[in-house]
Amino acid sequence: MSYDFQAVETKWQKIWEERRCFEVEADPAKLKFYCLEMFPYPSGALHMGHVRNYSMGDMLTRFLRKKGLNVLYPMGFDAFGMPAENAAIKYKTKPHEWTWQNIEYMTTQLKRMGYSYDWRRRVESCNPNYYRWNQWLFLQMYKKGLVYRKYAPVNWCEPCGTVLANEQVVNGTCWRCNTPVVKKNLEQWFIKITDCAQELLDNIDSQLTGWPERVRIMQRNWIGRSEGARLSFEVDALGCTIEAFTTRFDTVYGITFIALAPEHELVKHMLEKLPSNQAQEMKDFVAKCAAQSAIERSAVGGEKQGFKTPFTGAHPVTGKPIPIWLANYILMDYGTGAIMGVPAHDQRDFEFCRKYGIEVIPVIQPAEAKNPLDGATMEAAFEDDGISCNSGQFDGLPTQEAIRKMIDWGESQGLCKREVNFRLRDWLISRQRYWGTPIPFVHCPRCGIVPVSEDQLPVLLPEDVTVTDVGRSPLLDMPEWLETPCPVCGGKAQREAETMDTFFCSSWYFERYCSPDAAASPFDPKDTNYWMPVDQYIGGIEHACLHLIYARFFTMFLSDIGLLPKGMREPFTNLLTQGMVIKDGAKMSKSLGNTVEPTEIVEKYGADTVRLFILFASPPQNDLDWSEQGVEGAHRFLSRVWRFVEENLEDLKKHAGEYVPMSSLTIPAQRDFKRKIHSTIFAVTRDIDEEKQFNTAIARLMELTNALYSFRPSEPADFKLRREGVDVLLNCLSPFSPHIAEELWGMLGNETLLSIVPWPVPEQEALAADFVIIVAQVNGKVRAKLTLPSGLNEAELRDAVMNDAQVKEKIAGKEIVKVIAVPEKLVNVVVKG
RNA sequence: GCGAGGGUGGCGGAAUCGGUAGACGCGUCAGACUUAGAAUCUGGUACUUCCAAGUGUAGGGGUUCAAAUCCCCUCCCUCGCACCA
Repeated sequence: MSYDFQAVETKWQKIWEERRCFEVEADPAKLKFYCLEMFPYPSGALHMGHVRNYSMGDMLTRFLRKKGLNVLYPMGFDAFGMPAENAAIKYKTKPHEWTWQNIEYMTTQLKRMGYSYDWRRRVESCNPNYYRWNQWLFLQMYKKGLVYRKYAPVNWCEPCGTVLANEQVVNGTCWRCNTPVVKKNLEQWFIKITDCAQELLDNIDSQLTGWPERVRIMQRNWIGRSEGARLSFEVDALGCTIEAFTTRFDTVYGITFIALAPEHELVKHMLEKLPSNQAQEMKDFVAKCAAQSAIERSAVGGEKQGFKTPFTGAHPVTGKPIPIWLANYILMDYGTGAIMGVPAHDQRDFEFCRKYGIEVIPVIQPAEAKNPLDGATMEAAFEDDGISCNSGQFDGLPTQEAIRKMIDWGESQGLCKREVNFRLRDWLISRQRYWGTPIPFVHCPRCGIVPVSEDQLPVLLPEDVTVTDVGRSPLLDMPEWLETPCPVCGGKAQREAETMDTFFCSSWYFERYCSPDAAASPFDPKDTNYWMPVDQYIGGIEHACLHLIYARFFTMFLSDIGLLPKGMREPFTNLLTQGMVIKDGAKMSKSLGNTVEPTEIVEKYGADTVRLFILFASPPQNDLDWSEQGVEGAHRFLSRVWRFVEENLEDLKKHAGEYVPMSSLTIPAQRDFKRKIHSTIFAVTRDIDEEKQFNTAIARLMELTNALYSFRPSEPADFKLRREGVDVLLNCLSPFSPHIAEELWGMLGNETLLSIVPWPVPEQEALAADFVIIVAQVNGKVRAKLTLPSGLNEAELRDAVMNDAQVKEKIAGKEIVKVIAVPEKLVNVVVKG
């Protein structure tokens, strides 16, 4: 009987399902482990990136289950989003139908891979029983004051026909379609994630120690905390003040201009005060800036453009009038949208001033300067620390001290106020799309924008729609859905037709997995108290500043409103970010046409082979080069395992359970083989559990297989040992390639499923070596290798090596300076002459 | 520019504490089996070299009995951030 992987795999998948092997329940008597993978978008079919992600999770899950943990391992679908709308147009179907078809198909694909999910817990975010809780949670946030509407310049992607959150703008382009985003002034829904900015930052250090350093740094930068002060300039002509934030209050004496973002609200007031020709010029400038793309506006070294207004503001300390400019490099959405311009100590301000001939006044001198800085001749801003000058009573202070003392003084004089600013912005949550969670609000001409009452949830998304034109939500053309009585006054009102960012759905799906059927709340705290937090999360690095920030915010919110325990502030204890799957030097992607379809490769080699290859070819974090030859290698290995068991089946069956302890083995070959078996257990366990280095774990199984083939049994103990070796091999192989392991295990006459057989524990005595190879070095160069009994002390080692013929020859006639002996490892003889 | 992580055979990658560099696999070469092929098996495979020996972990320097590993300098690659005041 040859290795018929198709038959074997379908057989065991059916048995596991029938026997409900992977269904779990919360059980406080058992130690839990929650293994989570980023759930896929149901795009139509699994890709190799999914296969890699889920093969890691399943291997880990199967391993931990065998180690006796109660493991929650669920799967679901992140089912709302744009592609469904595009597909609906292309294939003349409905987003709802297309999505559900894909969900069902991809579920069969996942099952075909043999992943051990508890399928009863499948969650689909487009299912009303899920998204109703999106709406409910949104209302809870609203009640907490975390939801607000704001008219603001927002990121707009034209092809997607919708706004984007800051996190979804990558290098000035849309994260999904790479089109440069433009700014549009719109009134939009926001969630105040900035309320948690400090905690999101603090917890990175205190709680996210199980995350890759890379992701922690990315989040730290994204949140971007800076400490400084806010100061204001009186603008008499307008009867108001301009506020600005600075981290360098020590440079106030160097202010030579004030600059506002072209979108600054004061611009309106200025226009009103200006004669029409001047006003027109200013409007033109503002329009020009608005037309610049985000990339042009925000590129370092990009051309700085300004417009000098006829207004001035009073210097907060000296009272001198300072000219007010509009400048394209001032960002409206950071700080106050206005800055104090200090060209001598800020490179951007410097470039601006040189271009427009504004004065440059140094107020800091480098500590060991030969020639002091001169505002007229300096060629670049001096941004380092130095010694204050031209700063009145603060002259002579080093920068850090100057910052502290000047802010202290400024605060005491009422000139400034300490302030912390974050780069993180509030989360723009609304989307002008159809296929998403309807935002549960109603626009009433009398009562304004009012929430739908909770007992009216869910606000169902109509499923029977025709999407005709990307860019206009069909909801807008459905009066029967749109028109609704106002929840407050009962009068005629209209539903909010915008939907939620799909990242809202993915911010709490892992809690829903804990109680997928909860009907009275998003999840049952009884379940989440047991299962949460997630012990191991696995997914792509691309979510470092998207999903992984939103989900953290949600957890803090859920904890605040008491759905999660007070102390549970972080959802993911350990994070593994897997590398990409590469083929022909580039990431596998449809657009490059270099994809390999999992289904095809599974048909050709089997799921066990694909899983094994994908875990063996590269360490988890690295990119993985797809190689069909590598897949064949993995297949060859599994066939070798199969053949070994099959060819020796009758004999192996005779020795079930007859393990011989190390203590009763005397023949060196037996002792070596026994040691190989147990050191394999030891190393594989450590590689998976501690090192998360699955490729080397597999290498060790290959070594054990090679050892099984070269071990030639002759006497009874040999045969017993061989059976033990096979048992260990199959047991350790089963998390990686579970079907073949299960089949061979059954062929050996076992009744119990290997999937639930405990993971082997190495026999301590079988790990210790009888003999070790001692390297004999002369002056650090290897001259001989001696096989010596294990456990020799330094003196014994030294004697053994010094008496070795080869060593003797090498050191003959030379003066011995020193001999270093490292037990169990080496002896180095240092000689002179 | 700033920040992080890297650079080891033809390739993917091994190498717990500083202690045999190249585990395991791919590829490749030679042989066995075969009418032939496929499959399988055996052996070789860092470089120079007949051997002996020497040289080798991006390059240069240092610490050490001993360095892929620690320190300094240089080069290169990948990733992230990038007018954040």
